[in-house]
Amino acid sequence: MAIRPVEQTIHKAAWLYYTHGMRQDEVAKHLNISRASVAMYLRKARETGIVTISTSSQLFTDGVLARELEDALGLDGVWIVPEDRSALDPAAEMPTVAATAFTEKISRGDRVGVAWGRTVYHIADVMPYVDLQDVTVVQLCGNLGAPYNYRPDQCTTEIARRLNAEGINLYAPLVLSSEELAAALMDEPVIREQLASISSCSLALYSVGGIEDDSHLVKCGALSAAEMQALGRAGAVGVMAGRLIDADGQLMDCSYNRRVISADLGSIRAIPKRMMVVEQAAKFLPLVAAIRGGLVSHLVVTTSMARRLLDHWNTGA
Amino acid sequence: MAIRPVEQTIHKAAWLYYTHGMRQDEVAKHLNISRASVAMYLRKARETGIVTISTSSQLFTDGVLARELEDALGLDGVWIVPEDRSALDPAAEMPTVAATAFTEKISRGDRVGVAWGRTVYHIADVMPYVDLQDVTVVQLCGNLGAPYNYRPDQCTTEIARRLNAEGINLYAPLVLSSEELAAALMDEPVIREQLASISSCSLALYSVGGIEDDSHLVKCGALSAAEMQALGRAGAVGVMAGRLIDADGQLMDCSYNRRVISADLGSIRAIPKRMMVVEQAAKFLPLVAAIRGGLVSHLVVTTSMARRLLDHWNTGA
DNA sequence: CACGGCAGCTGACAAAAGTCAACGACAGAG
DNA sequence: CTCTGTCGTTGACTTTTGTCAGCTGCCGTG
Repeated sequence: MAIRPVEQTIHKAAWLYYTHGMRQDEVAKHLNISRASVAMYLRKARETGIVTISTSSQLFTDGVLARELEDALGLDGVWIVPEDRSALDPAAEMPTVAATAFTEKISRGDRVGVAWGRTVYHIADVMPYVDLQDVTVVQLCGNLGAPYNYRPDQCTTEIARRLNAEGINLYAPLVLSSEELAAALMDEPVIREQLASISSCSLALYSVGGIEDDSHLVKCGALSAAEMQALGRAGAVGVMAGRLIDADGQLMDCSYNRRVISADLGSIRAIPKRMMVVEQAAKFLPLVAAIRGGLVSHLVVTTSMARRLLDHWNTGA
Repeated sequence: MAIRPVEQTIHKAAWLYYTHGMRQDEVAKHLNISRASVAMYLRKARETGIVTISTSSQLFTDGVLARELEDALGLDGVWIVPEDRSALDPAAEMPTVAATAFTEKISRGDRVGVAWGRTVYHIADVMPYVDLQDVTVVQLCGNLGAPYNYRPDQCTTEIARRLNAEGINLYAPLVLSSEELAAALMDEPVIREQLASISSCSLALYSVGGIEDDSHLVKCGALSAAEMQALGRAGAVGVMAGRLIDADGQLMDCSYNRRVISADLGSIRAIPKRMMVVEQAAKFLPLVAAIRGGLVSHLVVTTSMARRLLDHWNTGA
């Protein structure tokens, strides 16, 4: 591997400093370089995952509310991000919590699926640099056009980079203009194989989309506002990995869904750990649908969302 | 869980400092405590595994020699600790490398087996504090009497403590004075179950013992020097988890071995990752035997030992 | 062979973190 | 009610770390 002498020195510096607990000047003396270089190498070591510093996300799974939500909704893990305290901006906090929680759940050799959206991109952005070995990051849904700087392939690529993993992108548009073309493309071996491989993921990360006029699908032109409204009247309540789902979290039977290139919901349900991250309060109904539909096993939400979900389950269902 | 307000504060401080990258004085302001307290909390967080700082052990698996040894002996992982460079005391280095490598191999939910010896105790002593969840550490062999401060149960307990894991000790002597008593004890449900559970470990850590007059078994009186010499003439070359093995790494057929309470070699071979750590050059022959006998999948040795092994395999076998 | 550009290293200074003696709150004993 | 010991906290000081402008030496180019 790294016959690079510099890499070697970075490793040595990191080893002496972090594992042996030497001071930087001692490390410098050992390696016959200046202390300033040691400081620089150590920064590089942290940035490249040679050294990993991780904080337990227990803080957010600790409360009574989290436990109640797990029990009530039958989830395997719940992280609750407080909004009340003057502490920190919750908008900035949630992606960090999600990134930490997600990273904790990954083991070496895992294949992880990543969907797309503002939320997922924010998570990618604060994902810690770690050096997991043999991890593969696969893209769960096709790509969207230009207007966004958080396209599906970028989420995948960035997360793969941070985890020192292989990133596998899905080179296809998310939505095509005809069902025939979509079907034909889905039949292409490259695409077919990649989509088939999704059910062998051990972990997936996604958010859920709404069907309002400002939803991604409308904003990027995949559907017009009018079409979306019509679909809403027909029962659509949210978007999962680019596909419309109804109130029970089942795939809508509509032309749009047949024009989408993306993981099918069955494959997603087959993934053992399905981590859903929801930032906005407005996504309540889509979230409820996704949970009903078995698309969520691990959940990251705000305190208020957690309360709403709990109320809903205790009264409604 | 931790309703302890102090623990909570430690978590928060660690989160803000390590995950958000705040300075200590900023953290202090946020939590309304002094910066000195923050510094103290952070130390505690590191010591208890709330934050984990780990350095990749790649440095030691990188060389050509390590790769050659893997190929030649059919091992799954080799770490080589250099002695030559004026760098560091290799005696102090090897346990650190082993501890790091071992920790990297553990995943949550794993059951790990730990044997005993000076080497294993040194490893326990520098094992990093990490907060793996649902890990169980089981003792692979019975206990020895007083003269040692690195008894099997202490190795197990210490490693369990560092990993925040459950430690399961084997409450039985390593060697009994009659075969009958040993057989009866092995038949006790508690003992039998624990020994049976060993083959479900996913990971084991041990060293190999020699049969010289200064070996543990002789020094603690389990065997007299004369008996050991006789067994050596009969073909014994080393000690694995308290049992004598021959040059092929097979269990010796002798009374002593029938008086030992310990994991049997079959169970050990069934463990997917068997990490062997050898510090002393004198353990060459026992090590060769253990490798031959399929008792090693991951190996931590010095450069010179690695060379000797490679020579031996290229010429001899 | 001289020259510009570039990458990487260093020295010196500024910022941040570690340490510790002393202080204060609190509990239990007299 | 006061005294005393303990524990956790703090401000002030020291040590360690981060940073950055400038230096050095190397390589490709004219």
